[in-house]
Amino acid sequence: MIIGDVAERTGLPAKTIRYYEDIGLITPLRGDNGYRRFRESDVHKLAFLGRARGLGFSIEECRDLLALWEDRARASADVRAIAEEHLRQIGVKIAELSAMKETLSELVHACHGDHRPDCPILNDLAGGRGPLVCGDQATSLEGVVGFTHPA
Amino acid sequence: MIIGDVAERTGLPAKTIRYYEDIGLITPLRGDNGYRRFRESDVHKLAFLGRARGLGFSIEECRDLLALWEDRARASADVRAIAEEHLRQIGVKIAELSAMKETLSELVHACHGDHRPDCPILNDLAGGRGPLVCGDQATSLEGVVGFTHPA
DNA sequence: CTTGACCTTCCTGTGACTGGAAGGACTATG
DNA sequence: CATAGTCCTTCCAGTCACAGGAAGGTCAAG
Repeated sequence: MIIGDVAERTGLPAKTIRYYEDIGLITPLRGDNGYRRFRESDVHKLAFLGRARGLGFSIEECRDLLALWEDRARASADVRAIAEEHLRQIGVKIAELSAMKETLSELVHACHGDHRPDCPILNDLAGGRGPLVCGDQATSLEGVVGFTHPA
Repeated sequence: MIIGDVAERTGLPAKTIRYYEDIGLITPLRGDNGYRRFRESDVHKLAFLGRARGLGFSIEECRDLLALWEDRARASADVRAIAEEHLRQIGVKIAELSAMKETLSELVHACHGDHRPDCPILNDLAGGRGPLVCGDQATSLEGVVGFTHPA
């Protein structure tokens, strides 16, 4: 089975499959022509990775999960610990996004959205003051959540 | 005002401020010693950027918002359009994360999480099949031992 | 004069790929 | 057999929004 077939079967782009080999998640064989030759076990690993990535697990988490998957003697607690930590991170992100949504939603609602220049959204971003009306101020960005932006 | 003061006042790291100059979001002056010299207007722009980034706007969205902020004749509708689009994207992201959370939460609850190896989480990621009980083997024995984790 | 804190530029690395160029391999057709 | 087209290979660069660090200049205090 060559990479194109595997891509079709797993739904993963060929580029991604090569990348997963690069970083050591899979180790397909090679044919005499230099083409990668995938066993069924490789395809299953890739399908596993596709699902885990689809649930938002990072590559490193996937690596751990894959190792646990291959370890017949693993404790399910180890798997659950990874999943719970990931679940917690998802919760944090949802909370951050919800806070953003709330604030932004209020601002959008307050903005009449017509041809006139007055805009509560910009006023808020400017710190509650009008545009370019520069006086002294002590900015308070202390409370801003350090949000890592999604892809 | 030099970069350290600005960093303290805005809460933005000096690295970030330099980066914002690099990509043309701000254009501070320069002193005789080569140090950046920030006007109040620069500080206000940076505070604006900090808040906009805190609400999850991308750099390019920030660039647009900044341009609108400086345009006294802008229509508030233009600002609202950007905000609404961003709001929509946030909603999509929240929906995706919520779906992940839901699925993962079910799996975590189904997993007893003890020393035993049986794990619904891995079973699900494996596609409903058990671990490594995948049918065939390679026609060649070469590489069967495979799958060594690189550093 | 030395120390140490600050500033400068430049280069590299991050995560998880994606796009593209250059070139070899395979398949089908004339 | 030649050729066209599609697949495969490797390698390099780019993405986004910075962060880390090296090498070196500047400034105020002791």
